[in-house]
Amino acid sequence: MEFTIGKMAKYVGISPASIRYYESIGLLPSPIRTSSGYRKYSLRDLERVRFIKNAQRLGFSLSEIGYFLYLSDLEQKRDNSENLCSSVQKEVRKKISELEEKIERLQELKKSLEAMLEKCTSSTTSTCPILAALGEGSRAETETKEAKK
Amino acid sequence: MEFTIGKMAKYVGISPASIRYYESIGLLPSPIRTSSGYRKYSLRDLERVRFIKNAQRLGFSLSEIGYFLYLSDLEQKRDNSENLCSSVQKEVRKKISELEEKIERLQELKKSLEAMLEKCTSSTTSTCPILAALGEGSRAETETKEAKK
DNA sequence: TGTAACCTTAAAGGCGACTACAAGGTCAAG
DNA sequence: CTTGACCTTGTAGTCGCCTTTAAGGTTACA
Repeated sequence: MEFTIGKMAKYVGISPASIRYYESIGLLPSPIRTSSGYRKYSLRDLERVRFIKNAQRLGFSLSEIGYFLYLSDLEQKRDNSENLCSSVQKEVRKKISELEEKIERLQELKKSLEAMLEKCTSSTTSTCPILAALGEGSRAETETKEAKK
Repeated sequence: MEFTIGKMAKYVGISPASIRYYESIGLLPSPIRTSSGYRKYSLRDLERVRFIKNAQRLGFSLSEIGYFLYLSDLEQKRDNSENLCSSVQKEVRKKISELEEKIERLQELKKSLEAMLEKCTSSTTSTCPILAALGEGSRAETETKEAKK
């Protein structure tokens, strides 16, 4: 089963240009070519691209994905699957805690915005209280410490 | 009370280059200059920059911030503060629902990753189950819809 | 045989929000 | 009067992940 770049792309749901891009940054090996120079991909290649797409959907960057692929390519050669597995786990745990941080931050932002809305609907000031809140500054900084040089 | 660009920057906690950048994209008006060409800022300007920074911390993009500033500049001229306030509220609500979407998405990603970890710690396969899971494909797509253009 | 729909490469563009650099002018202190 | 820390402009570079364009070669089909 062999594919041109266009078919691969369609199967995985990305553009041929993306596939060439993955190749250019080393995520995909240079495939064999037809006599006229067309890239020829195997099912293995298709799966590799699918792997990239899946991992990307899970929030991994291409360089993190590159690390996964590097690890699993290592596995092919010498068998250190124990080591491999723990490296992968470590990476996944790291990503999970990154996600937790992001989630928390976004929840805080949401809370702040909701508080501002609340203020706004319950007020009758002439100026918009949201804009006022946004403008509010740590005005102190202007004259407190920071006598500055 | 007047400031050079460097003092403004220090007070707000950003770089002079950022301030020039804000000016270049129209978020800040061109300030008056000293006889030698130095930018000279007022307290109003300082507050405007502070506004930008605060809004940014709350997750607004510079173009959204530009819209806020446009609205509040309008308020200065003719008084349509009612209209203004509801426009601002609308924007804030939009941002809140964007945040909710993002949060949900990240929580789903987190769940998927946790499920993968779970599988990994409870398995004794030779190949890493996480990598296997990532490689798994919606193989069906290979032949379904997407006649495309 | 014509032509549409592929494929090739290299290079440039785009987003967002800057940062860095070069080459020079100005200002305050010692 | 000299230093060093500011300021000016313009241009280019950064990051991640592509997309677009240009200029051409190949293949499948009617």
